This record gives sequence, structure tokens and C-alpha cells, in this order.
Amino acid sequence: MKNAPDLSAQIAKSIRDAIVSGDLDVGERLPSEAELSDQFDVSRSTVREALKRLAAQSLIRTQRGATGGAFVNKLRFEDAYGQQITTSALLLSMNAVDFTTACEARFALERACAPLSAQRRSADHLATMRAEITRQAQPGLSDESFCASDVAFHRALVDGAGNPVLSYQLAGAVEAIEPLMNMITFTARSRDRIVGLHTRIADALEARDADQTVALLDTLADYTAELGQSVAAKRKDTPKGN
Amino acid sequence: MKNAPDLSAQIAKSIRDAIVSGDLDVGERLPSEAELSDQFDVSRSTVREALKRLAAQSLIRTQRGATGGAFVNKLRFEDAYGQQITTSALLLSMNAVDFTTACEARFALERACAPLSAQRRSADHLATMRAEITRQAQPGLSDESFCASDVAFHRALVDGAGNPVLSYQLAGAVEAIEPLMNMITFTARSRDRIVGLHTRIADALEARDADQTVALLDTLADYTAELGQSVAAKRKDTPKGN
DNA sequence: CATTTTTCATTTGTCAGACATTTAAACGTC
DNA sequence: GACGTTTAAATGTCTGACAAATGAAAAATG
Repeated sequence: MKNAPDLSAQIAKSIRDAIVSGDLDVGERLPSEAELSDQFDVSRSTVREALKRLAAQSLIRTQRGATGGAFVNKLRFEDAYGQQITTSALLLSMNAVDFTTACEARFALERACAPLSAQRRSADHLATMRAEITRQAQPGLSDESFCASDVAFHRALVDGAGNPVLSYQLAGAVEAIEPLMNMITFTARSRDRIVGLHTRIADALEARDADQTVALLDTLADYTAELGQSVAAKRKDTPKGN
Repeated sequence: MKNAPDLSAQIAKSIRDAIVSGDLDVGERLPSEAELSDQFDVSRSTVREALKRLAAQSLIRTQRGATGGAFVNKLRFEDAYGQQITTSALLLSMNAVDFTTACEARFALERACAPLSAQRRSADHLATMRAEITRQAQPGLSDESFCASDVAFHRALVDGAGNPVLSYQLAGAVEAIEPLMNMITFTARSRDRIVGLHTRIADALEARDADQTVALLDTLADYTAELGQSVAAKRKDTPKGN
């Protein structure tokens, strides 16, 4: 029933467990590849494949030279963002998550941040949001650039909550949806509408008005879903548009 | 300035980009290791290390035999859960995220699910929650088992929202916090309190009362934070309690 | 003695070649 | 046609070798 996993996978799991359980501390050096070969009684290639697996998950980093080796990596939030976003984006595309579902998740999560952000946002966060709003209002901006600015705006909102765990979790939801958002053709009118809502959201955050922020986010969520539905209707016509 | 990354990392990136961009479709077979060696002009070992990196991210799966090879894996939500939880747990422990911050994030996200769950939860979700409540009320339950059941209860609540994207994002927040929760010693009184709140949450969901669900979650969040603070106070006494 | 240079041992990165194992397809045999 | 056998192709593993990086010890130098 159970296909025996590769040796390299087993060894990777063994070391990973040691890291997760805390048997191996951050910064600690693993035995050299030769020593690991002896310990696990496998060849060096197999050990190396195991180590590469761990490196791909940012669990270890390797260094060459006399005092080199593999070290338990301190996983930083910034490092995890990238993987989180890649994974989320693939999940959305490979599982054919429809725009409505992705949008719902994104705004539900963002809504959760809004009260905290209203309470704690710094002047810096507010400045970032205002700057992105200005960019979004520029005529001649490509749809891609508009979307990227939209992401930056919402990232600032989320970061304003001052909770790195929330920021991390939301990075996936907010950024992974960008490819889906990029399918929307933003007319001048819809951009005006969005920029207007963004401005009012920034105003509400500046006034530290949590209720108003949430209400505006709900409005924006509804409007975004509406825009998305027109895209969904279009995609019906060209099902395999590659 | 920039350390040239390993060949295997470069090759992994090259293939990963092809997958993310859609150049390689789900289920498609990659060239054999020998062919990849030729294409990238490296040895087979290097190609293998690159493939192991991708396998560690669940981007490909390999199969032995005549028609075997490496295939672009369909990334399923269930596959991503595990990685998400491992990463989140490591982020919390390695960055010394305090209980309050983690707890805040968890309940903020869960709160976002509550209205949707009140609207859409199935009888099945409700039954799971009731079953976990029953388990939690049993005397003699270990703290670990109590926590595990707590996680299962909240997972059911989140799944009730019927949005796989939300469930995925929340898996990390809810499950990664379990190790921190496990540090709490649940007295008979605190268990009673929690079980009581869980029961009222289940009741509210059964009645599809979103407002009440959110209010009860807020109460539970406050109480959990309170319990966590007593743990934090204790940990001050034994800073390196290993 | 202090400083600079050289040597050197250690460790990871890469390569080449071999054999084992698995798997499905091709081939014979009945 | 059904059933066993062979075979080819692919991954999994092992061995041994060399290249490259790197810090530390040793040696040379002033």
C-alpha cells in the first residue's frame, strides 16, 4: 500500500523533524556530508539530495570551505513570503479556483486586519497608501501596473496592523490573486471608482475609524467581485485561451 | 557581492519558472534526467539535486520504471497544508513570536471566517464540532489531547466557510499555534469555561447567527489571551527551560 | 615580536561511470 | 487470445575522483 519513500526523502524527514522539534538549534551546524553518510549508512549523493530538499524549504543553508557545512537556517518572515506566494498562486491556478472564491477569501482576511490597522497604522503606512493612490490615478498606467499598485496599497493596509503573523498569512492571499486580477481590464470609470474607495479607506484609517474602514472594504469587495464576474463571463467564450 | 548560486539551484529555478508560468502543464512529463543533463550541460547528479529541490516543494513527483520520469504535480490544498503548517510553526518558534501576537492573528483570521461559516456550515461540520466538544469535556484528558481537539474544533469551524482558500490560509494560523497552546496547563475550571464557549459557538452556528458567533469568538479570544499571559509570566522565571 | 604570506586541511560543488530496481511494453508460447 | 518472459528505459543508489572555496595553522618577513 505504502510506497517506500526514497532514502533521501527519509533522511530529509529525519533531519527536518530534528529541526522542527528543536533538537537542532538555529545556527547549529549539521555534521558534514561525509559524517552523515556514515551515520545514515548511505552514500554521499543520497545525503546531498536530502540536504537539497531541506535547502529548498529554507530550513538549512550551506557554506563551502574549511569551516563550512550545512547550518540550520533562521527562517525569516521575508524568506517565507516568497514561498507562500508561489504556493498560493499555484494552488489557485492548478485547482481552478474561481475569481469569486479567491476574492472572498482575500477580502475576508483583509477585513480581519482592518480594525487592528485602524488602531495601529503608522504615518508611514498611510504615506505608502497615499503614494500608491496617486500612482493609480495616473492616466496611461497599464493594467499590470495598476494591479501591482493595488497590491502594494493593500499590503500597506495589512502591514499597518503591526502583526507579522497576519502580514505573512495575508501575503499569499493578497499577492497570489494578482494574476487573476490582471485579467480584468480596468476601464477609466472602474479605476476612478477604485481610486475613490482607496482614498476613503485611507481617510478612514487616518481617522482611526475601524467601522468605516470595514464598511468601505466591504464595498470594495463587492465592486471587485462585480468586475470579476464580467471577466468570468468573457472567459466562458474562450475556455482554453492559450 | 552576489554569491553565484549552485548549478542545481539555478536549474531548479529554471524549471520552477516554467511550471509557474504555465510553460509546463500539470501532469506533463519532464525530460528524463539524462536528457536534462544534456540540455543544461551538467552531470546527472546536478540535475537530480535540482529535481529533489522541486520535489521538496511538491512541484513535481517522480516515478520509476519504463514510462516513469518526473511529472508536474497537481498541487492540492491537502498537500500544501503540511508545508504551510511546518513553515508557520517554525516562523513562530524561530522568531520568538509571543503568544499574544500569534493569538491575535489566529482569532482575527478565524473571526473573518465566522460569518461565512454561520451562513454555509453543513450538518457535518456541526457534528464534528459537537463531537470534539464531547471529547474536550471528558475528565482525565491530557493537555495535549485537549489542545488537539481544540484545533480540530476550530478547523471544522473554518472549513464550514466552504472556501478552500480560507481553509488553507488558516491552517497555518490555527495549527501552528498548537505548540504554544500546549504550554498552557488547562485547569478543570478553564476547560469548563472553554467547553462552555465552544458549545455556545456551535449553538450560534447551528442557528446561523453570525453576530453571535463573532461575539463568542471575541470572548474566547480574550480568555485565551488571558490564559496565555499567565504562561508568559511563568516563562519569565525559567528563560531557557530546556 | 608583529605582520604578512604561504601552505594546508576541510568541506561543499560537480562530474563520470557503474549497478540495482522498477515498470511497462514488446515478444513468444501455448 | 491469454499468459509468462524478455527487454528497454527510467529512476535510485553507490563509488571514486577532482574542483573550488575558505578559514586556520604554519612559515616567512620586517
